[in-house]
Parts: sequence; structure tokens; C-alpha cells
Amino acid sequence: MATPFPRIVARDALAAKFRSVGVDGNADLMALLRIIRRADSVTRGRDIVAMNDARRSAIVLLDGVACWYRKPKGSRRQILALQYPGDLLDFHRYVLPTVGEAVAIRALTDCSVGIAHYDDIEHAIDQHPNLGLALWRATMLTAMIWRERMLHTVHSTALSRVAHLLCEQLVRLEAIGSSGTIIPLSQNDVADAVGLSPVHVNRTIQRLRKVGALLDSKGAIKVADRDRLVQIAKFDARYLDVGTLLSNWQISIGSAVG
Amino acid sequence: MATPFPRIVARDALAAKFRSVGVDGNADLMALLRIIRRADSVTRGRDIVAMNDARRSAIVLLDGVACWYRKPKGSRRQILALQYPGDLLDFHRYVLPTVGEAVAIRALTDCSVGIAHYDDIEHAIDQHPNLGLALWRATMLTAMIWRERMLHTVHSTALSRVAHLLCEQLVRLEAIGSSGTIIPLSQNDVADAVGLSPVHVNRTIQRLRKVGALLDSKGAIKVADRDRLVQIAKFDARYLDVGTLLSNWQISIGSAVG
DNA sequence: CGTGCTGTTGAGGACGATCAATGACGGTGG
DNA sequence: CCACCGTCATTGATCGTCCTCAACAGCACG
Repeated sequence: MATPFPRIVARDALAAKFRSVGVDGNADLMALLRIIRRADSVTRGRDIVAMNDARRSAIVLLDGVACWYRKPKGSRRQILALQYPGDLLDFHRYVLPTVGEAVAIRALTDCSVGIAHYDDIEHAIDQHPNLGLALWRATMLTAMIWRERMLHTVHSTALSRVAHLLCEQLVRLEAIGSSGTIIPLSQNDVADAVGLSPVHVNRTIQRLRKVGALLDSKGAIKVADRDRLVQIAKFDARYLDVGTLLSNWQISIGSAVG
Repeated sequence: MATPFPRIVARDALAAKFRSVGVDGNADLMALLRIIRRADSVTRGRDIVAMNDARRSAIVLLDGVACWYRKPKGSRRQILALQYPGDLLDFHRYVLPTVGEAVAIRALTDCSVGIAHYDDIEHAIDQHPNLGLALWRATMLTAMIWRERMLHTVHSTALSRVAHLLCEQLVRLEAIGSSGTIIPLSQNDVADAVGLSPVHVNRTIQRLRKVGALLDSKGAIKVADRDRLVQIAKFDARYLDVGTLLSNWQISIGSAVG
């Protein structure tokens, strides 16, 4: 559908993302950026990789939007997570290799990806101990998103659920320096992410447009009134705002995981 | 309600739990057990601690069942996670301190808890590098449970949802050496955990009894036919079975996080 | 110029929430 | 010892939300 999604300069997005989870030193940042090896391009709609193989490496999304999904037969696609530039697409496998999971990653827009070998990551952590905690934090951030989505999804109406997803995407796009108001997802993607039927997502989006939260633009989800959206979603951005969290944090990092 | 829940010898449960996330060396295990300081008792229904304070320590559940919950005003209690002996109740705060979260922990049965200071944990990790990865894994395991619950909850009926929760509890109880078939939760607890009304949970449980998955015992949830339950829930225990995961794992632990 | 995907609209039906009331049980205080 | 209370489990009735099936329009693509 050629959603007009502003192409992001990969390097800046990566830097912003890593900084947001506490990589503050320039040397640390460079060490992390340096180990990202081979860049590949994946066209929209293609799978980036089946995750069942035993690669000892993590995939880094450099540009575009991807989703981590599952497709149980006889049931709709289930989107586990949405991925933006700077996200380590399958780093959880490093910690907890989930054997035999029928999970794959799909490019929702044209994407470019890089690869970071575990060996290189381990070496970088050895050299720059803070990276260990930062990576731990990045995986926990994903976990927090799951937790929040689980709680919110279970207890809310479709209107609030869709609004919540959109709010989350806005915050995450901002975290990597994309300031636009366009959510780069199709209504189908939204449906699979929140677990509603596409039909009902459509009606829900129309309601969000009617109340002025979204613009009435065909073919794309464009946010008109962010505050309204937050209000409808009962969205509390704090769970995503790692930056603020860290500034409130007194613990001397480095001694724990380094 | 005095649910007949077999009292677990705290030490064994802790050991089983920690082993299940990859603490294999005896020295590592002892180091972890040794830093658990002060033991406290909390009677059923009481909050174990408000999590907003700035303690530099984690709470360890030694015995009993607790839940990590949130209570938005104007809405029902939301259970984020159920906790069994050996669980670090709030260790995620060490990684990602979530400031201002209105979250608390409640004892669902009489509990006893211990405390592990961050300083001691960090010291133990310094001495026993494998512990770092093990703790990371433990937090990721919680995350996996959130993820699985999120996906399953969204896409399943009440029958399957309740069955899934019960399956998860069975597996987790087994992981700490409790082999009984009694789920130590009231129907109210189940309702808040799966996000259904207590009334509907009751009707669902009656259906599970009628098909022979649960026993028809008043006042307690007793599993009769585990396989039937798994089948109804479409439960795939692999996401919880860290033991099997680790045995399939070739990565040399220790160099990464130690 | 068909084919397929996305977005849109309509109608009927299943699922689960809500409100309300009851019985069983344990604990508490008179 | 009994009346009282709160919690838990249970049942009935009504109602709203969301799913499913179906059809159609716009648009990109080959």
C-alpha cells in the first residue's frame, strides 16, 4: 500500500534507540554500531528470516518496519511485536533460545537489516561492560510492552485497544527520531496486532476519526489529536519512557552485569 | 478459603527454581541462596510490599503463592503475574526501574518472603558469573509468560483461556517440585488473572468439570485430566520449559554477561 | 484489463459482561 | 450457642460488543 513512511537514516535511528536504553558513552555506542555486519534488503511482505535455525547471531533492523509474528493454522496471523529501526529482532534467543517456535519476522515495509554475531556482541560487552545491562534493558523493554499490551488488551474495549496500540507506535517512533504522525501500519496489521477482526478495526478507526483523534485520510492511519488518543487509550507512556526511568535511577550500572 | 496447598520446603523450591533457569553449579546455587537475608511472614490477603519505594533490594518468595497486581480505580483488579516459591518478585526493577507504577504484591495464601540486596546480588554475580545470565533468564521467563498470555488471551475463548492459565500453573508448580493437582487459586483470582468476570469464570470452570478436565470438588480447583486440559487450552509447554531449552543450547554461557 | 489487496458497509449471531439473588462456609462478637 | 458478617461459589436474565459471512469500491500490479 506504499504507506508514506519517512525513510530514516539508519545510523541515527540506531544511535537514538541504543541511547534510549542507556548506552550513553560514545565509545560504547561506537562499539555497538561497529559490530553490525552485513546489511541486507528485504522487500515489503517478505519474511526476513525463519527463526528456527541455529544461527549464533541476532538480526538488527536498520530501516523500515517489521513484525514478529506467528501463524497458527486455522487461525489468523498473530503479531507478537512490532519492530522499528534499532530493534534487535531476535536477541531474546540469545538469552532464552526457544526451540521449535514457529515464529517468523516479516517486513511490513521495505526493510534493510544487519547482523550482529553473538561472538562480537560478547566481545563488545567484555570491552564495554555497560552494554550488557543496556542490552538486558532493551529486551526487558520488549517485555514491558508485552505486559502492558496483555493487561490493556484484556480489560479494554476495541476503541481503547486500537488507540493504545497507536499511542505505543507514536512513542516508539519518536524514540528513534521519527516525528511524523503517520502510523506505518495497514488496518490488517493493526487487527493482527490487537487481536480484533479487520472489519471491526475498520469500524473502530472510523470512530476514532469521527471523534477527531485520527485524520480522515484514506489509505493511511494519520494521527490528528494525540492527546485525545492518549485519553481514549488511557495510555501511560511511562512504561516506555526508559530515558526518564534511567535519570531517576541511582544504581551504579556496570558492576552488576559487566 | 484455606485452599489445601502443600507447604513447600522453601530451600528445595528455591533450589529447583534456580536450577530450572540454568544455575547448575552447586557453588553458584549456594552463593545465591546465601544472600537471601531476612525472612518475613505475610498472612493471606495482605500486601507484601508496595513497590514504589526506592529499596535497593529484591523480594524473594520463599513459600506460598503471591500475585503481582494493579488496581486501577473504577476497574477490577488486574493480576500481572502469579508468583511461586523461588520467584524474585520484583527483580525487574533492578533492570528497568518503573517509577511511579501503581503496582503491588499480594499474598494469595500465607507467604514467607526473603530479601536479597542488590549489592549482594552484584557481588554474587561478580564471584559467580553464570548467575548473571541465569537471572537474566529468569526475568525473560516472566516475559515469555506475559507474551504467551497476551497472545493466547487475545485469540481464545474463555474456556481455552482459563484452561491455559491452569496449565501454566501446573507446569510452574512442577518446576518447583510441587506435584499436586490442586491449583491454589480462588475463582476470583482466576478471573482477575485472565480478565474475565468471576461469574463467567465460574461457568467456564463448570464446563471444564463437565468435560472431565477438572474434578467436581467444591471450593477448590482440582485437575482431573491434565491432557484434556492441555488440549482444550492448546497449551504448548515449551515456552516454559527452560530446562529442555538449555539442554538444546550450545552457547558457552559465562563469557557474555559474566 | 483482470487479479489481488486494502478499505468500507450491512445483517445476523455468539460470546461474555452486568445486575441481581441465593446458598455454603468460616470467623467474630454478643 | 447463636446471630451476624464477609467471602466464595452458583444460577438466571438481559444487554452490549465483537465476530462472521457477504458484497462492493478503489487502487496498484502484472
